[in-house]
Amino acid sequence: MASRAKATILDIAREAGVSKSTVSLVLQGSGLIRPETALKVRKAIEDVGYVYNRGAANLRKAHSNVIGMVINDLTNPFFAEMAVGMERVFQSAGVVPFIANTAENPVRQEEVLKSLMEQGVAGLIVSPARGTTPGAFRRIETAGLPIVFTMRRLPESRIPVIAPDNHRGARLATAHLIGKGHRRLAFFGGSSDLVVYHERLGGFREACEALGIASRDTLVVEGETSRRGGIACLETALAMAEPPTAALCFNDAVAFGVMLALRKRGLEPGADFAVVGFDDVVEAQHYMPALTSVAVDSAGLGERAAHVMLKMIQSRTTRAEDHIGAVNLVVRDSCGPDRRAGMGDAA
Amino acid sequence: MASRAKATILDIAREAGVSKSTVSLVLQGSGLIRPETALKVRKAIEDVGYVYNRGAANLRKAHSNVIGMVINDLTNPFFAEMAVGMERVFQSAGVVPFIANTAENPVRQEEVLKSLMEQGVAGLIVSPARGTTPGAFRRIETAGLPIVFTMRRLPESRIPVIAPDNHRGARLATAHLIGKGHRRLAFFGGSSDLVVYHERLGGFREACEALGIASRDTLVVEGETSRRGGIACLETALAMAEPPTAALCFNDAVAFGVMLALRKRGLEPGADFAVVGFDDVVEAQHYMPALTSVAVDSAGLGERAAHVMLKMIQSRTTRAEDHIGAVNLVVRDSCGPDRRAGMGDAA
DNA sequence: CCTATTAAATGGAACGTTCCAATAAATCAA
DNA sequence: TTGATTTATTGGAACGTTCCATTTAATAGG
Repeated sequence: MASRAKATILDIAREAGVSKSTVSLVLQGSGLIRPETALKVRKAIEDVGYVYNRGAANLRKAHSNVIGMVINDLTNPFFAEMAVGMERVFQSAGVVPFIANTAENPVRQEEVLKSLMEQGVAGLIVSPARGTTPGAFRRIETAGLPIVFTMRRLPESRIPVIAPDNHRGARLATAHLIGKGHRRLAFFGGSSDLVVYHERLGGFREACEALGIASRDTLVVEGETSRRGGIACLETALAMAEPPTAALCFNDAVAFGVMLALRKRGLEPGADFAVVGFDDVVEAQHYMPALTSVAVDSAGLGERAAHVMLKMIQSRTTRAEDHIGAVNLVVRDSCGPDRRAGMGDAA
Repeated sequence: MASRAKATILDIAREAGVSKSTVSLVLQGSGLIRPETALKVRKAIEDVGYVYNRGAANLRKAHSNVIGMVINDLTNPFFAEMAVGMERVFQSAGVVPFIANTAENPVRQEEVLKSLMEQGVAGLIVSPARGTTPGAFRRIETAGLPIVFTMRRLPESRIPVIAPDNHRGARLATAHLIGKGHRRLAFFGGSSDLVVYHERLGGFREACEALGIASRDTLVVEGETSRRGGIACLETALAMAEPPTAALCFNDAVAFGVMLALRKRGLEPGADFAVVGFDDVVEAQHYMPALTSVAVDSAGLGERAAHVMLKMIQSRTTRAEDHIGAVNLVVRDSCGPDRRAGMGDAA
């Protein structure tokens, strides 16, 4: 059934008693070959255990059917959710996405991008690693390969971005906290080398300003975007002379860390200290207490990014509009009852 | 800087005033070329914006440096952790892993495997989707491509498997519950079309038998391996005449669901009903209450799988030993205090 | 029956690399 | 100086496809 050396279309041709061109045509589902011939060929393909060599084909055809998906942190469930959204649309377009993880490491990212390009992908969807240098994508751009960024953008780049409305989300969340009666607010986690950070922090600041919170009553603590980072942020904040009573966290992971640290201190999240997260990962609703968070529709963003990519490939362009996804605040228990009256607003 | 059509080694050769062979040699880092020539070539490579065409190269070379990693559920943090372990060892071996998600869908799995093979991967690490037919990997095997299974095995297959000691883990956990004084035990989640399920259930049964729990005092409820499945399992169990007082769950996701459902019923996990999970994902220790779970060292298993794969590729064989990873029970709060005395054992 | 048209199948060149065998240049032994 | 050896470089064939131009076979029109 399986000859040692791998079979090629010539082997199939010999087996089926036709020419290699005919086999090639069958492989591409051309309508030019007689159905009976096609059948004979297909049988031969099965018999010799043929596997198509896309590398050889691409040598002539140029366009492959794989697109690369480069993700900065696979362990963040947020990205997994986004990936699932993308896969849904790619699948129905006959495109196969290959995922590669950079683990937030620009060097690794470089390697991964190189490998993907060498492999001849048709396009790249990237959530850039922190600390990516501005020139990191120059090569890919000049090669004319379509790229779209998701979630994160690079400072000066002209590459299209698919991301949630970070500014608005942060503003909403902050206003909600202020509406609950909090007067000393903190922004926890993230670091200023991320554009997203500035967007979210900007929304936070804007809401404070608009609603009459003096900037000396706000506290900004940078930190890792992980549970650990959240724990550290809370420690820092509580060590202050007049600590905040509520915090907007850079993302849900940070928020989980903050809640953990509160508990460890004997404080109850929600009652003693309000916390709200960002991203609304699935865990958020299952936590104790359930986490109030800014929902960004990760799967939807993934789908959108995939669509944009398909369109770019199809129209062989390297330009596309940015897409800023709608966000909405999902109010749960982690920001507690009103400080004055009762009743929480629904999302 | 970038000519429109993509540059080939011939363009480089022309630019540098050498032959294509020389360029090829430089590309491979051969020591045969004079350093100054190499430098000149490298400059030309930069100038023309060259990107290596691995497809063309593989046409002659046979072995590529990418291996495919096929995962049944990317949203399960467990697999992400495993993936990270693999990446660590592959990176230092100069191998790039491409990850593809099958979303537990055998048809999708088929497509993904096909695509990966066509792409000319050097090997495949697979956690098979539920419902994978026994013959699904025949093609790949006869093609002589190395495969290793992780976590799951197929009923009759000779493909090497890297997995935790499910039987022992379940036995340990069950014995722990019995040691705490529980007499009516349940096994929650999973379904019998998974080999893992039988292994874990087997361990559960063996412990019960060995420690004098009659099988009429045990309850087995199949269900989805997710939070939702866990919720359903608990509902079913509590509807019984003499409900169990403790449960071993198929995995942590199920356990989280069970704890959630307990809370919803006004029962306190740990105090009113003991639950232990399986896998020990990072969330386990952060839950309220913290989840007792069987730690399987996912990253370690990933590393192991990667090592086995590298060895198979290197020795061009398609056979390898199975590896059963050590497990250990991490006791936390979700299985409560002893029903008789106090004091929990440390992990 | 011959020619024009359509349908089906085919040979050969090209794609971008690697690698072998061959050449050219430099160095060494005598 | 000559031949042998080493060091650098090179042309050409091969890898497995696709696609164009061509051939062959079948069908239709008159």
